[in-house]
Amino acid sequence: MTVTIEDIARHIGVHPSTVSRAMNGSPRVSESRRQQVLAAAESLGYRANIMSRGLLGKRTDTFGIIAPKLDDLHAISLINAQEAFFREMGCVTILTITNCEEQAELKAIDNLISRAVDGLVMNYVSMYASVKAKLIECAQRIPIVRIGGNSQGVLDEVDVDFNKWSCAVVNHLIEYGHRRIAMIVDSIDYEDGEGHNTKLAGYRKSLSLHNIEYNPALVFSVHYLHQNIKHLMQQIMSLKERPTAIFAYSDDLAGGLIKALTTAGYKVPEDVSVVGFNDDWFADRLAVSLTTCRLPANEIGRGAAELLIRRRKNRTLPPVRRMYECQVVIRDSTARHSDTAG
Amino acid sequence: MTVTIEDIARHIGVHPSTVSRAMNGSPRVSESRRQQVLAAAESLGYRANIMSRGLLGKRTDTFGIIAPKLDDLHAISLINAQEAFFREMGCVTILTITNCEEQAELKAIDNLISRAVDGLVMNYVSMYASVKAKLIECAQRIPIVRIGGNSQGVLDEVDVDFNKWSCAVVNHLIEYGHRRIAMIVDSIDYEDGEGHNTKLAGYRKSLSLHNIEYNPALVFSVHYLHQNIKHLMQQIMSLKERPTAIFAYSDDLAGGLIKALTTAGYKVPEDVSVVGFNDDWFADRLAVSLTTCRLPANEIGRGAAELLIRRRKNRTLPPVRRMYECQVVIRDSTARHSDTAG
DNA sequence: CTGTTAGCGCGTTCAG
DNA sequence: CTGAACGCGCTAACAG
Repeated sequence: MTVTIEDIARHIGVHPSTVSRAMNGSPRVSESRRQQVLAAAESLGYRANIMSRGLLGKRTDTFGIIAPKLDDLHAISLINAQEAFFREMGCVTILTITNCEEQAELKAIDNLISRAVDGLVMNYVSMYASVKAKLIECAQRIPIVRIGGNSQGVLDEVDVDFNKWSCAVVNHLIEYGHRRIAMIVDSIDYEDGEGHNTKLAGYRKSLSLHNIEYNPALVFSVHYLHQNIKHLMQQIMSLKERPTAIFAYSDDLAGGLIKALTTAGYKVPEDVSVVGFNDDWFADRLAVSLTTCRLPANEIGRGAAELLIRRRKNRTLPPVRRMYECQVVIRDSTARHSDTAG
Repeated sequence: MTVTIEDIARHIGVHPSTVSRAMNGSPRVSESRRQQVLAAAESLGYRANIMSRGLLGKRTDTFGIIAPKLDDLHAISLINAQEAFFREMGCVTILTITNCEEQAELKAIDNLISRAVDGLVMNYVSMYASVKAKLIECAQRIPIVRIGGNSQGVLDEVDVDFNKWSCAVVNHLIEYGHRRIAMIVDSIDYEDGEGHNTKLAGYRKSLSLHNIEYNPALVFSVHYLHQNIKHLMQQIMSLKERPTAIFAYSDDLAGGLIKALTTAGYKVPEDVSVVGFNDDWFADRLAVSLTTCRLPANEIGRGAAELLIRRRKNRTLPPVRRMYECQVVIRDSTARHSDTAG
């Protein structure tokens, strides 16, 4: 059934270990033997059993990707870029989705390790301290790269300064004359329990820079899995002090919000400006093209995968932390407050 | 480093095989021993090495997903549904993307098998005979489910009648008074070399039903990877006999097309009607909400995964072929031809 | 009920 | 340059 190293050894009348050496490019095999072995392997349709390789602690050319979800374009872009890079390197990807659940994340890490992956990339892990600790512990066994998080130089990391870019987005709104700006945050905010590098922090920073008082009543927390956008929209628009602009933590959410708003008879941006985050590919195709902040998702994902491969080669490199820049993209979903009826 | 079955055996002073039995729920272990073993495993942080399990030909609780691409929402929906189902069953997913390349597909199958997956699902494989043959061969070793393809009762399959639903979409256009209808087909059409179950076949069928002559000059073949939508749009709109409606094989493409059309100054649907296929979630949020055909992507993906798990349980079941129904969804991107300037 | 032995496929010692 | 033997972690058959 399965053709093994032994089959091909028998086929050409040598010992299995000779075959093994030939396949692995050992110098202690005559070139003619090697060719003979390779030919036989080819003709018999031999394919190395990765299980046994893994059992021996050798490379499996398998990488693990842990991601929070698979129903948002930004997460998908990252996975896409990572998978593509691994594939280009001749490697295979094991994908694990965790829904940001602590137990799922912990289990995923163990699981991947027990599958002898050559390394793993953790995409926007949630902020659980247990997960962070486990990652740091496991990083001694296998290469680990994390996206979104700050371990202070312990882990290889790739990140974006959400604080800075979120601030930039809100700056844009304020420059447009808005002062009552609602914000929708993800109830599971990533990493950094102290909240330094979060979109909310950037929002507050921008307000503070412009001497606008922070009003918690304007901040809405949403769990991405259970978001009822229509209800959220109603909550926001029925505030006594109705905001003139809304900053949604993702384009996905912003798109849904615009849809809900227009369905309810509001006009964007005339009645209310809306900004998103990510610049997912549909952002400029929406009914109202979206003002947002462009994250270089492809570069980020690829960068993470690259870092992993690099560390697989050399385990002794000092940890690196690579930051990516973003860009505010102004489109039709925001307008000057003076221009509006507001 | 790694805690093995032997560590826990030594820890409580029994033989490793006893530990193995306890873990696997063998009846030939005293309940007290089992509890003792389980407790020790827990406390030592034991996690079964899946490599060795695989080497023994046992279940690995790992499933392979082979998919053509990861940058189109429909493909992603399928993967999402499959991964979620496998995860619910306590299993892990190995994802392989092939870009519809023959060698990549063949290699992916071998690769997954050498990783001892418990089964694999092939999403919309391309039509290469070699791949089909290999799938049929491998189906004797491990459970395989295919989406989109017809092996005449040899493989487990899940599919949609593209011919039928594509015809329904074109019927809608014709009922709206269109007679010059362009079609954009995927240059890599899935499976079925004879072209029975393709969107193009449905298009031709509808024309034929309405006594409209088929005009090959109205059919444009696009490779999803290299699509230059603007150029394609220009090609179509500069035809001497300009079509009054365009049927694009996917919502993704239709969205891009609408964007290109409006950018170039054309109005949709006034100047030209556009329909897509799939009803991806953004279809009703586009600048012009999209008339399309809704595929139950989630049910399809889940159904495939379910079938796989089912077959893992019982290898002797006769192959099944499960078809899913679609639904034409009429929105704003199509208008009656008599209503337009024509 | 539990210990012993053998072996899954491969890579890496050691001998020759 | 090549063959023989051992072991990765685990399960299954066979003893006791």
